[in-house]
Amino acid sequence: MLSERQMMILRAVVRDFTNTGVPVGSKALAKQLPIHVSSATIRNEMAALEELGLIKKTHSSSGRIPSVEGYRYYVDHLVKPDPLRPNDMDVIQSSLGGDFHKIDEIISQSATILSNLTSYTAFTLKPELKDSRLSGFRLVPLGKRQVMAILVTDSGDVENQTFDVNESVTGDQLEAVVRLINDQLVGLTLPEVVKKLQADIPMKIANYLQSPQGFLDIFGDVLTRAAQERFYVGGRLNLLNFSQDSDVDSLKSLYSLIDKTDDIANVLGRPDDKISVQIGNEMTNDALRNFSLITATYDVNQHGRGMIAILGPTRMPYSRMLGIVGAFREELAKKLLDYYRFYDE
Amino acid sequence: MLSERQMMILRAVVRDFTNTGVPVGSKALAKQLPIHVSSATIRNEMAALEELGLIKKTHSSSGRIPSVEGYRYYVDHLVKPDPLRPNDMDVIQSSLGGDFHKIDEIISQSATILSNLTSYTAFTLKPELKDSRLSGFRLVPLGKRQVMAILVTDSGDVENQTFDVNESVTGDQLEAVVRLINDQLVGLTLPEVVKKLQADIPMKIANYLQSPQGFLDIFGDVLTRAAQERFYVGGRLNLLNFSQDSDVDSLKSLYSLIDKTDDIANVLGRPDDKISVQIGNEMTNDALRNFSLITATYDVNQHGRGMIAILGPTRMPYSRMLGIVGAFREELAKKLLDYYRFYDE
DNA sequence: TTTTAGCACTCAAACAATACAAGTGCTAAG
DNA sequence: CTTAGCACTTGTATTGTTTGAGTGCTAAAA
Repeated sequence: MLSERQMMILRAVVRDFTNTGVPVGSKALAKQLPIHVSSATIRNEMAALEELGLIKKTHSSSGRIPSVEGYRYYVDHLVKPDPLRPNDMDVIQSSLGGDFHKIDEIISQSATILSNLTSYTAFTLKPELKDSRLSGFRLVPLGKRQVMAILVTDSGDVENQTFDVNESVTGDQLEAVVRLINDQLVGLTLPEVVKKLQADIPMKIANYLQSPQGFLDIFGDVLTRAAQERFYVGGRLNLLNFSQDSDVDSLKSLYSLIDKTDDIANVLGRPDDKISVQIGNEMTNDALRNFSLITATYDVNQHGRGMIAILGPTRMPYSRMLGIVGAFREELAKKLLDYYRFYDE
Repeated sequence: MLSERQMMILRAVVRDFTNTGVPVGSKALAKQLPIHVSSATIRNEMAALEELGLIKKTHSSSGRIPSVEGYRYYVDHLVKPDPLRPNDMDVIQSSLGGDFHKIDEIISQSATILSNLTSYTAFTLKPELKDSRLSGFRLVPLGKRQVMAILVTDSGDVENQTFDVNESVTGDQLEAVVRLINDQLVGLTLPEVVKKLQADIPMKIANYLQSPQGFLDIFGDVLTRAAQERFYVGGRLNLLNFSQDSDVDSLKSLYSLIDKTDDIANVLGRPDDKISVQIGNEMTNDALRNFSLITATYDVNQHGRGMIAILGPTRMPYSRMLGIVGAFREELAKKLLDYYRFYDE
């Protein structure tokens, strides 16, 4: 259990260090703190905090910087989200103010806004209806040899893909295939569809197409794309700002990470009401060692819940970031509710 | 006009420097060259080459490196494309060997292959039928409130977009709009379509929809996407390898550049039979100062011509790269001809 | 018991001095 | 025209020095 004064010092160390990036020493603290004590006293307290593992030195005679545990304590007990700057609120409202014709535009735009506000990298995920089901499948002939496959789920996700077919395939055959899919698979959850697709569907399709494999590839492809949650990413390039000592390899693995849907889903975790902060190596992924991730859900009632997140250096101004994330999730939820209200009835 | 010996020296300087990255001095050259002359002689020749602006020193007593003009001379007169390594040919053939269901897959895969072979960044552009025309437009209702707009051009490009509509819009209205578009716009070139879209179409559509703006936005959006050439990019991350002194700003502008279709189209230029090399500041764009770009067209007869390109450091092994690009464009053309042959009749 | 002044000590960063290696241009002789 | 020889230039690496910020510890003051 920390004393009041220790808390005050820890808070000041984190604040100072996240602002300046320079290890903070006892004298600077003594000058800055509201209480009047000498630097020697501060030193004693800092030694105690170091003993507890909350702060550490970069070398034997340097000032202190927070350890991961120190950030953790700060985030859990000491920080208070900053109120949003008026200007930031203007940015949010004007960027979300326009007319949108699809959910995805709003969500994708949100990632951009968040990255602009923070100058970090932002992720957004649209509201998810869990266990979404296949609600429709179409094959639309587009020309002599092109066909578009469209798959719709009951959560409103649409995936499509065009492909070329041999002219020997007739419209009747295509229709038969569509009918088969719709009869057999509509209403099932996507994992169930995948299962059936590996089991009895191929044989049935073989009745209508000589070489069903090509078609099955396409359908499977569209299906897996639909089954994946898709994150939007904003401010990718901002990661470059924090590549300390220009370590190309870790940058590369970082970028590979954020472009792999599965991996990033893993890191972000599941929706959960709180705003949560993961710091440095609290995330198992090694590429994220020097980063922190703030995730939050937003709630659009019966339309489900989505997520937003920002990824920045461990040394980020948490109070400001928490303020931004907190405010943004509310604005986004409002916007989406407006949107649904307009299109739903 | 250079003497034989000067050419030999220039060639050796470029070879050596592109291999090692170290400025090359007279002694090293004397040892390496097939003729037997002393380093002093080489020095005299190098002084002459420097006088001509083909090579330069990094500081007053350093070895020489090629200037942009030196690379230019080398590329124009001295280089001979390396024959492809057997292993590289295997990579190409196996990567292009699979079954593809659309042109874009082949082209996109090509960018990946090229970037793997070279460990640089690669661009590919599919064969273009110039002046492509609008050949069809569809609106496909997907559910209660979702509609997909699909636009097809006679060059086989397909663009689509889903959007949400208010339920007050009826299927009849949509059909009327589709008929209008197809009657008035099909057969025109895309620029003509754009023009008409700004002129008389909005009024006509207003007969069927109360608020045509939303629809016009969507259509316009899909249209401009279709009108743009779309490049595929492979090996984006490889750019990180050449960010000398980790200059974050120039990296950022580089990445912004390659993600802007218009800009990159500008840099790559127009199709042209030769394999062409642009070196360093021969490209007007400042972000490319330390890069070279090798572009080539490939030709698929009546199906038009496309482009491939690789972007790497000015200091790249040109002979090997020219070999790869030359071989790859042939393999790609073959693959595409096969593809068209299969799907065309 | 807590706080504080004082002091010796540590370390990174900046700077200067030095030596070294690689390379150059120039001159004079072959 | 070529070459050996030599004085000269410059980047790099190494080493030592100084400076300043910061620390821990001790002993006295509160």
